[in-house]
Amino acid sequence: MTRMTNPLILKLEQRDQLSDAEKRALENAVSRVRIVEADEDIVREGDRPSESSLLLDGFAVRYKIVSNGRRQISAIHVPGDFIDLHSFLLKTMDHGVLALTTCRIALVPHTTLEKITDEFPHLTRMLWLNTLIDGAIHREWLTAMGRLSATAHMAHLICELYLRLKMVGRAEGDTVQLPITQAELGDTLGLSTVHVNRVLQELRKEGLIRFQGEALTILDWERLKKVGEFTSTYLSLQNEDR
Amino acid sequence: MTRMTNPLILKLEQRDQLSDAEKRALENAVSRVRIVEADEDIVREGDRPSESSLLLDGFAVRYKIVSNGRRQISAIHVPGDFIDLHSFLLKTMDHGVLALTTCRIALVPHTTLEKITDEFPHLTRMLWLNTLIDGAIHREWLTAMGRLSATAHMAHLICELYLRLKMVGRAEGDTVQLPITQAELGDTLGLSTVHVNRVLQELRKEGLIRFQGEALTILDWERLKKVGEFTSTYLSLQNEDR
DNA sequence: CTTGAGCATAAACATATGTGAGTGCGGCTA
DNA sequence: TAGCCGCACTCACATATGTTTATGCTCAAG
Repeated sequence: MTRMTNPLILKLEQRDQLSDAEKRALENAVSRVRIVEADEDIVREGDRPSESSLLLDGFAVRYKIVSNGRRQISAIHVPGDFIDLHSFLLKTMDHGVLALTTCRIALVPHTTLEKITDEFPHLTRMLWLNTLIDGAIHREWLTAMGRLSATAHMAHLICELYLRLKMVGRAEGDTVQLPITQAELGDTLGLSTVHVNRVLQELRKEGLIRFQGEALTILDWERLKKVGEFTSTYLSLQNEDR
Repeated sequence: MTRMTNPLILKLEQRDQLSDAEKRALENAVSRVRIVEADEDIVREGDRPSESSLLLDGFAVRYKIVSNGRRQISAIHVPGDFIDLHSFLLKTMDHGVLALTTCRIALVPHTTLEKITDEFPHLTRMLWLNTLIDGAIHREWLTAMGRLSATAHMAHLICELYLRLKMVGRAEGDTVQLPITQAELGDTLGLSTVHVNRVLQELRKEGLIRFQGEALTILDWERLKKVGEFTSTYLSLQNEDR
């Protein structure tokens, strides 16, 4: 079980120290592990889960469908992300979560989470923090969507995903595996597939990235950051007493 | 002090019951009350507050400025909102908060919040819930921004603000006081001021709303909801054990 | 009463991004 | 090996929304 919950512990420990008891509590919180195939829903809108899903391996997105059939993706999840920790308190899912690739998922019962909040105040704060960072990412996306050009928005997203993957040990040098289609990127950025294609080509032509197959390589981090007006403070990468 | 923290308690009690001890803990958490004038910052980007601000009266927005000077508003806060509760754990503000009107603000020291998390697990969950609802609102805004037309997006925002104000007792029948300019609405929706004007006129012409001065009246709730594809689940208005 | 600031409104025009309808490639699957 | 499907990519054209500039209202300050 230790190996399995690693990515989350890895993430949390970059923000504050965890005691052995806390790590054990997290590891023991997992009731079972589930595999979800690509293109299957992990949770559906309207569900009232009794367990939260911790993504051990694979990629998943939170999404919502609007009336004309269009889709908006409001979060991209990478290994180590506690996909729907919020359902512990929100109760009813107001959006679905879809597996982009085969996903290995650890399930943590809400009753166990409740016990953690009763017995481990500091660990509770760390889990709370985890959801707060999700919120910070949402705000950042909102800003990028509302006030940046499509190109800048894309650059911003790439910077973020690169750092988040790196943080959980999924970067090999300047490249990460990003198994996400241009249509899915469009649903994330609020753009059409065609425009996503235009924008990616621009970033490539500018020598900022390479993106072949699923391998995304950052060719010029500094300029990419500048184009995307990216600063990483919202990801709370600092280690602090919390 | 009781009267002052009322709007938050009012809000929380619509989601779950609070014990007397919990209410007292909340009331005693306030170290002092501060007045911030309209157009002044309550917190600035980069700040590391040692207290969180609970809005007792007035309107405030969270915002971020991007390079070309444009602004994106990522949250509109109404009385009862815990404006920057997240700074308790996030530590560094990645955005600013601006008072739209004169604001009366209760300050809660982070040390007190820490004590609450140590001693009142259920109250902690309720505060956590509060930040989770902020996150849910962000996701909803993201969807509206990315995939709805400007008109639908505006209708959606109006539905949300109406309900949130009603929830804290700030609606008189079908009308609420909304002291927010069209430029500010633009910064919220990611639109230009000119287009905000067009869109508001359309909603008026359709007989959905009246908006004169600061008084916003809902003329046809059902149709407004439909135009904005609004459903209120994300606001977690249900009372549940949490 | 002026004056001026801030705001809503307007019209003409500009453009970033969307739409629709394809092509072609690589990798499954039969 | 053939056929098909998903996906990246293209082009021509459409349009929602942005930009610029200006007008007139309202209200507070003098």
